[in-house]
Amino acid sequence: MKNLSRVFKALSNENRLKVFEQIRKKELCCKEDSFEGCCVGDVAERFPLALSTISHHLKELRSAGLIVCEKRGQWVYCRVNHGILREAEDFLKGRL
Amino acid sequence: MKNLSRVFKALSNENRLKVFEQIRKKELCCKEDSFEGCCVGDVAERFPLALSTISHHLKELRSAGLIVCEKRGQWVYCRVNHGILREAEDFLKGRL
DNA sequence: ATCTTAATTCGATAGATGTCGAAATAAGGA
DNA sequence: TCCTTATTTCGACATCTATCGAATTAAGAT
Repeated sequence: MKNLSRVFKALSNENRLKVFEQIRKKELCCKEDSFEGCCVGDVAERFPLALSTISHHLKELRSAGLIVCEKRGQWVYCRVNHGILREAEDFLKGRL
Repeated sequence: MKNLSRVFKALSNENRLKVFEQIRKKELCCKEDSFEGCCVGDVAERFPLALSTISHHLKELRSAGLIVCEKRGQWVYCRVNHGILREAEDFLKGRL
């Protein structure tokens, strides 16, 4: 229950929700070419928010388990963790 | 997107999530006998929280659209709004 | 070694949130 | 009318959150 509320909290801020959607959208549209993730700068490009704020939102998404990040060179790539999405979905369906 | 983040925000507090679950559980187990809802006192019984706090959480759930409330006599009965649950579920599935 | 680029961390701050107990409102019963 | 019960609203307060810009860390490139 606590974990679930953490997931929902991570999605409870409008900007953070958009950040998450951005990562998911990119992942979806680049599925074919062995997508290795979306780097922080790419995510930040569309938002009227300081980079440090985006970084903070990504940290929240990460610690809620909604995304997974991996450093490659000087970039950090983020991907969606679909498992946890399914768990949240199951909760909403009433299968707890 | 804003509405969605409101729904998630309403579920983002652990106690509020439990309150919601309580209403849903009761609704589920009383489905047969023309369930008219769960009154505020019933919800509050299980929680180590002041009644005023429960009332506040119910207000949040209501204004996010997660529950519907109706006054009958001196009691207020709450029921789950399943439509909005389905919307949130669709979002998690990626069908936006 | 120094410079640049990517990202995180830090410190500050305004504003939101969760919680309580007390007071107010509303409905019913004696 | 007065009392009781159910619920909401109010005022206060401590804590958490979103945001910024500046400083820091890390990796490459020159």
